[in-house]
Amino acid sequence: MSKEPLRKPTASELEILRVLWARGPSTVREVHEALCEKKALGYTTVLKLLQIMTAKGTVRRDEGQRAHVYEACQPATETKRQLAGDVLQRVFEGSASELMIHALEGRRTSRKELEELRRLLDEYERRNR
Amino acid sequence: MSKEPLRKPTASELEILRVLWARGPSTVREVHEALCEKKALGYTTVLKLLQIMTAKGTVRRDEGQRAHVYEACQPATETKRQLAGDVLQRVFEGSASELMIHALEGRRTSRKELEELRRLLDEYERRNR
DNA sequence: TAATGTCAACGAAAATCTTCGTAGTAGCGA
DNA sequence: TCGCTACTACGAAGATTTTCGTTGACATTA
Repeated sequence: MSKEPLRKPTASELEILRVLWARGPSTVREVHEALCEKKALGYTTVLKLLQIMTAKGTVRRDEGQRAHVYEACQPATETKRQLAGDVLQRVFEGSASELMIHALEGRRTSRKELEELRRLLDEYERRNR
Repeated sequence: MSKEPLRKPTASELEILRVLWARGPSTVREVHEALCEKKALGYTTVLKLLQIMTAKGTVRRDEGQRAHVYEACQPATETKRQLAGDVLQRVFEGSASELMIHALEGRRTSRKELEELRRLLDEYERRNR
């Protein structure tokens, strides 16, 4: 049935995933309400999306209750890693520094965030000794 | 004529832009040949894409010669910044550190690249004093 | 129990993307 | 000039995404 283990989520799918990541397992109504805060979107649109995502294996659902409960199949980290890696390859030819330059450019980055970035580098270096 | 000044290039469009960035102004044939090294793709497919991109304002062309010469409208840096910013917002809610973590994860990063990243942070900090 | 509200399933329209085939034209070489 | 080649223009098919309307099942409540 499902062959492709991982496929890049579309823009709409990502929005839904973000709700599921933030809320944990949720019903269509819950996802719909969360998304509506940002932009108008029909209930059945969200339902359909979740059905498609179920078919694709992006989410799984518990049909125990009348209102099915959906949940992301992969942990957020995994999908984020995939998306970051995708952009890294497709746009920046694998160069993390290039990605970084352009991500930082054209936006303020707080001192706090810069410190955090340094900390990350330290940690990464320590880990991959 | 052109309403939207900037729109995110699609996957195929990005591949073409990368060729134009690398080669500079090029004919359809040149772009086609560059792309063919990676994957099979018809000549008219590339032509059509470039025509569409011209209509969208992504590229402009010089029709002076029989073989039109195409060129990206925006500098590579600008488009890259846009794409990095897009992923930053849509996936990582604007957190550069989050983007960083996931970009570095699941891949080797050379010592050299890490140093470069540190250098970038220094430079960024110096610039935005 | 009848009316009302909630929900999933289905289908389908509209938009966008991707890929070419075909046709027609301009230029060049024999 | 005739035919071949290199190009562009056009249109269109197929795939994918995005968005809902409609229908029928089930549940709650008046």
